Amino acid sequence: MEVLIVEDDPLHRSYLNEQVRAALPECTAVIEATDGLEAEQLAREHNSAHVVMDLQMSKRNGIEAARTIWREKPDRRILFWSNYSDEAYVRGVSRIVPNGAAYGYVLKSAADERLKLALRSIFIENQCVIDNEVRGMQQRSVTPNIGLTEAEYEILMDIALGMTDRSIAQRRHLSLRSVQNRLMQIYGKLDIYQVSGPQRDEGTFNLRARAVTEAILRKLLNYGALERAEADLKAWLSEKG
Amino acid sequence: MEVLIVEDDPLHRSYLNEQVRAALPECTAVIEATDGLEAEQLAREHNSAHVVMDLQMSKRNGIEAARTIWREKPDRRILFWSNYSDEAYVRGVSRIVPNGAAYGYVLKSAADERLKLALRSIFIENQCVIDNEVRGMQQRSVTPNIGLTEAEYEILMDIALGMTDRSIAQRRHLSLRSVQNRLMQIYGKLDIYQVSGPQRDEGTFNLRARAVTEAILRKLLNYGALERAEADLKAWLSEKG
DNA sequence: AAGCCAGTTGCGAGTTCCCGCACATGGCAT
DNA sequence: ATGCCATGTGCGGGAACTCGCAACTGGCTT
Repeated sequence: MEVLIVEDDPLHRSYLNEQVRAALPECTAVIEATDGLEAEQLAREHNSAHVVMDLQMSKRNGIEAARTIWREKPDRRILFWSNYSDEAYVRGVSRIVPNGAAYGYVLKSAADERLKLALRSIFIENQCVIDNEVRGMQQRSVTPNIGLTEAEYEILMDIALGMTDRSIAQRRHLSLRSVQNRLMQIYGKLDIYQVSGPQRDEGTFNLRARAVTEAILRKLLNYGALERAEADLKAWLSEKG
Repeated sequence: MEVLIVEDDPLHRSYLNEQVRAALPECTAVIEATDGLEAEQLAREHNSAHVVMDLQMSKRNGIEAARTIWREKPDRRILFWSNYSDEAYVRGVSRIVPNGAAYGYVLKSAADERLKLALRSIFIENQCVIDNEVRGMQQRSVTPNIGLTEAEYEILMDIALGMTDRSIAQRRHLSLRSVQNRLMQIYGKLDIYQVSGPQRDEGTFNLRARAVTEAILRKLLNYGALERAEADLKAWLSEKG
């Protein structure tokens, strides 16, 4: 068995290496990559290797790397090892994991034992392991009237990218009015109205821009998510002509 | 001499501890804090301690912590040790450093030797040490017609927070029209126009929202900066009634 | 079949935003 | 003093945004 470690921080990388070797004595080789791009390359070369990787990396982040790795070989097992349980990450991961694939999500703050256990569960037992904290977040995010639906999340990204209502309508195949309805729902769920409620300052906030900030402050959106969305948008723009 | 280490990642913290002891044999005590809040407390207790800290922390980030530490004792020496050289960080730091205070900014990717040298330069020689990469960024950011002026940066934050032109005008003591002028300059410097230029898609972008995304993608803005700006805004709102 | 509900769409009004044009103000050099 | 340039301001119009009201769809129950 081979394991591919993807992590840009040298200290964390060597720690991971150590833990992998300790937890998986049956492992014959440990390969290391320092960013997502390198990871994609090495994953191609080591076709049967399992992967454990960080989400936040410079050159190509963990989600993008995982997407291409899974696209080429959907049964590969990947353990995500991240600092945070931001909704942006969790949504990002769960929207790319192939049907039936085994994967894991463990926080860096977890104890050594937890990491080792997760490594064995996923790579040996072929079982999903999601950190409690992450699962809790995921649960909350799908609660009706609180969490955003996938459709709403999509629109949220679009306004975060700075698209107009009209271009969003075009991109998502909706009427202008429907886009605006979705926006109002997003504003409601994000409590944008309430902020200007108590005061007499009905006019202090631009709802559209405020929604984006609110989403970022709540970690629904983050740099990586925007980066990905921007790439998708560019692709769509160019194929539209 | 005492040194206060502030760093939330355990691996990095112990590494820092090691490096400090090696670089500064004259150091009598090394104190450790795991977040900004704890740092402020410990800094008060150890009144003569120098500080070396990370910028990105959960409870209170490095910039906020540094701001209160310096407010209480402006001649304290602080070495910032960060993963990134984002413009948001650099601007954040340089706007809080007291006149004439000695400080440093070293990237985590720097070699051990560089870190040790910086520690000695700042804490012993009382000299500023700014990483080359950081200085380069700083240089670019003040170049006219490319970097944003402090005034423009301020307005950029305001629209990122979702304020309307009118409330910005009120907050910054400008006329509505002046705010809009500033916005146009910001759009220009951020190349917002050019994006929609080549295509016939004159109407695909909402300039205001687009400017925020562009700023985030360029790392002019990040989570920490928004968080701080949001706190400032709340303070302003409440004192306005 | 009748009724209900969520999601979609059109219309219209009031507001905000983007920005060209024109004018005032205030350093700063000639 | 004169001219220049950067910045602040007012006016006005076209576009975009927010959103109440109303009608229409398709899927669901009773």
